Amino acid sequence: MEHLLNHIKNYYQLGAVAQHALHDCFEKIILSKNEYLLNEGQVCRYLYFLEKGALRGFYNLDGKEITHWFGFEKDFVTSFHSFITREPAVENIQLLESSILWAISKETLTGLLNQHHEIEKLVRIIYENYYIRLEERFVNAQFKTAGERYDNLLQQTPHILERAPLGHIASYLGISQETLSRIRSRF
Amino acid sequence: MEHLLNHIKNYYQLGAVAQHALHDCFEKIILSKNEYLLNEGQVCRYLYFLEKGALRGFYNLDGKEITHWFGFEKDFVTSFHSFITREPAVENIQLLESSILWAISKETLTGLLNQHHEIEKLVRIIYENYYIRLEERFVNAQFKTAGERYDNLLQQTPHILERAPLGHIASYLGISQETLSRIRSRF
DNA sequence: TTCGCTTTTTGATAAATGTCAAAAATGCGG
DNA sequence: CCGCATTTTTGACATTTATCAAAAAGCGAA
Repeated sequence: MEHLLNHIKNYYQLGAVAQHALHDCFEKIILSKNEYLLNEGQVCRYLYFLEKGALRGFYNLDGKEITHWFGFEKDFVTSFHSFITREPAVENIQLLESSILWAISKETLTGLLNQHHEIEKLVRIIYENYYIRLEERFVNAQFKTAGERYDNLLQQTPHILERAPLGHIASYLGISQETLSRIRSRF
Repeated sequence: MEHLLNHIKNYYQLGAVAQHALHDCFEKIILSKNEYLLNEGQVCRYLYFLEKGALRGFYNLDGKEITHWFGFEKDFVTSFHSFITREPAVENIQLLESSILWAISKETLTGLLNQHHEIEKLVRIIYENYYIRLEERFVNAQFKTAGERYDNLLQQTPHILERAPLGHIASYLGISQETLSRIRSRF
């Protein structure tokens, strides 16, 4: 829990009251490798903070698993579309490693947002940051070659390479596993 | 201005006080076709609401213009990364049609966000919506073929086809203009 | 250590898309 | 209505990436 409270200071420094309120609303969850945090078709009712571990979001397309994001330490994770709209998720969230997470339900979060302007502000600022991250990924996906995307990964998030199998990383980069393997050997 | 106030009701219904505050903080701007709202290298200090007209965001890559988004009636537009971080923008924003916009500066908006929890909530909710839109575009960009992306455009935002030249649309879809032309003739 | 399973690499080929050049179509200003 | 500039299409070819199949490498459990 200290990890979470400490991390959000990077976005916005809450006062003591809001901080305590937040503290009381998260529940600790421990899951082991390969377990699922969410299955497609379910509504994702929780927002999670990943204290320790790793996971991935993926969906099925023509019988193949498409990993479209990873989560690591200090990431907030959820099936965002489902969490916001309360519609069934199209994706699965699966643990890549045994992990420690903190969960807050949509209803509880909504309550906090209504009661504490500061928490509303915090979340607004976090959204800004996540939006910018997604914009970068979008531009990469649309306008860079496979090799450039891999180089980018090497530079910006090299830890992914050490913690996820190549098959997952390939679809994360939007390329086939064979192509990724060839890019890595650079011939 | 009524357009703006009316539009935001779709996200969150402000009380009278917050609504008046918001009303007083936007400034009307009229620009004609081909003018620039922003040039790359400038810090984008304003958030705009597009009441009437059309525009595009584009940047230069190897001497080519890459249009990566369009704005139309009822869209909020800005160079988001620059607006949030106050760093120089890498993109240009150019009018595709003569347009009516309403502008609010970063400083003024920050003041509104601090003074009115309701406006903070409104903006948080708008961000959620725009985030989900971007997620959809990202998944399209990364995991769909050129033809599928075009079909998607036809279904979801066909107005773009009538209001932007094909060259812009091609880069918006992440394909060359020639390929787009061939997709349209479906051979 | 060895077996069996999973992951990664390699090879051959096919499909999708890009590039360059030029022709055709479009549309605006006079 | 014409002429010119811009936009769109077409053609030939190159490049990138995907696909399918199989071999090699890695790795955990007995």
